Amino acid sequence: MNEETLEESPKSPVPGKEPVEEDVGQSTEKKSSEAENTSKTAPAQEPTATPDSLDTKENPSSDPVTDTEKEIKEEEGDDIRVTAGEPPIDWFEPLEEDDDDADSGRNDAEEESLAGESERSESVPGSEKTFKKIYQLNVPRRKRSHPDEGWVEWPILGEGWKRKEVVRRSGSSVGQKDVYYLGPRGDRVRSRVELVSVLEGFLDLSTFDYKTGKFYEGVAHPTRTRNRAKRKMRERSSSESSWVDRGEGADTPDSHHRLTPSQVPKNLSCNQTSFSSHSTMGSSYQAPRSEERSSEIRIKLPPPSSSSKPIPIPSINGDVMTEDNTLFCAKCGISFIGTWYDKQRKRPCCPGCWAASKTKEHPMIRFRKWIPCGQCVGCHNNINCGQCANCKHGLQSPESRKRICRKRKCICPIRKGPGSAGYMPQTPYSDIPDTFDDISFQSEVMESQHLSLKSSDTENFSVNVDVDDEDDLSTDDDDDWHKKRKRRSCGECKACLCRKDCGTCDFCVDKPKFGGSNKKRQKCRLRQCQRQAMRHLLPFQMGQGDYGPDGQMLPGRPRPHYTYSRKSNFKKNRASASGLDFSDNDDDDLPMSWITEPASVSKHSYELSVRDH
DNA sequence: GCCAACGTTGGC
DNA sequence: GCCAACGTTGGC
Repeated sequence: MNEETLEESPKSPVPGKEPVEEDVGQSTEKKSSEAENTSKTAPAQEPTATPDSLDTKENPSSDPVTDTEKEIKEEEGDDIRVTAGEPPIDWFEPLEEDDDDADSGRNDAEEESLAGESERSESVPGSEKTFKKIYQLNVPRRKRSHPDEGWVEWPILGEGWKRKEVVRRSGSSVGQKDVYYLGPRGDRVRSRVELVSVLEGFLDLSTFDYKTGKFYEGVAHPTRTRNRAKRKMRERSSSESSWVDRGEGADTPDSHHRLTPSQVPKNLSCNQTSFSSHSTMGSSYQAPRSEERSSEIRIKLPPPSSSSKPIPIPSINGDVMTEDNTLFCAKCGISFIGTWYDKQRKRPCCPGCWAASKTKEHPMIRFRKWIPCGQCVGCHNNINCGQCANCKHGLQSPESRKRICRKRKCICPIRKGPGSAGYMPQTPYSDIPDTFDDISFQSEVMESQHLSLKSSDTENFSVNVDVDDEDDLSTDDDDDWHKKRKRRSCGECKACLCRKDCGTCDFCVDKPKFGGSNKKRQKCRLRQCQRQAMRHLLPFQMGQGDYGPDGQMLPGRPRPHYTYSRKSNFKKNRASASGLDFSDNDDDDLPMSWITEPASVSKHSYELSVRDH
């Protein structure tokens, strides 16, 4: 039936030919009334939606049909009741109906709030519950609830094109407007680049303004440049080392809300900021990297006061500081030197409050001291490799802080503090053996990974932030991987190291670059970390349990149990047992379901699979 | 419990 | 700003 309907689309009037506003308005209103009728007359129709039908609906190619369908319905009148033997129109339209129901009568100016509504249903906690309950009366499934909501015909790009604006309702970029386009063949476009690729050969978009959806008249499209220097700052500030002075990247959106940009002078001398900051931080905080001290362009962030003249402030180590690199903690009010900001990087936050807030707000992030275990390969290695970055750095800059050779670095340090046993760092990328066949090393690392990641539940899966006691135990790599979202990748296995998508797995096929609709948004299956990726994301155990046919535990993490809305017994038990205690003790009651052995057999076969690919 | 979907975020 | 993909959710 769907196919039949689909086949009709080419013969049908092309929506794009209609006057845009009129078309949108008509179809919207019509659908609205349809929604009412449908919901009133045949409420039980919705559950008849089958995955197949949904797929068909999801199929990009069905979008034009939707419009066609609307027009047909318009011709037929408002009675949309479904009769036996006819295509269940409900399955086709329910969400659009719902969406449009909500959308009914709205004009373009209201697109934003409309889009916001759909987002709010997901991202605003608290009141959203009520909202959802009401909303769900008409929206049976999220996946059908709003993907097609808010689209406006956009004939400027050609017949059948639609455009949608979405305003972000949460996150650091709240208020930002995103623009999407939907092609007549269902191409969902999220960026100008995608749009260009889709319309390549059909339309010259050199003068097209993606945001406004209009073409310039003889005005060159503004060119963009990337600011690579941003990286360091962002990584630091967004993760553990937010106290590190900001580089050129300070002109990010975040920094704009932070402090008046015009007041942000650059080029503070390295000494001034870095060393005083260091001393101010005290030994319990992660020390800045020497490279950062010496090479980064630092920004003096002005204090909240409007004082224009820097006031000398003695720092702990006796250096004379000026007020212009002194901040006042937005939480406790104390002044401090450096550039610590709160989690959102909007307000100054002293190191103490910063650490405290991290403990409160990021219970999964634990600060531990790093103590070599004395037993692992790294600890037993007494010879500097001379090849790693740390060795090279030491050779190049012997005067600067020395770092231990990466090959000598403990890969399974003991952590100070409660519940520290068994926690290990992940090994930096550069510590990975050059060949994937270095099984002994791999196994050791893998075992350590399994120990460190011994959780079957994402909620129990903590990110360990190691606080070095000794300078020579830290490396840039430690920072690097902490900064990244590493919960799903070890960064070491073949899959992690693979940078090329296979282009054939379902996740690849879903990618816009492979012509997909970007619904799954997952990394290529063959690039999913064999150790830490969710098991269901891995290539060959889709749909399987924890163990393979040989009884070996399969690689990858089991699916986590998110229990925000549906509390599992496990979660309840944990919650009741530990209360709101975010202490490290929860290490002890972590399920061991995926520790066991490194699953060498499965691992090996997995590696073979990846390699073969 | 599994899965598809997608909001969100980090890196570039 | 764009893109990749992570983390979480709702629906089944």
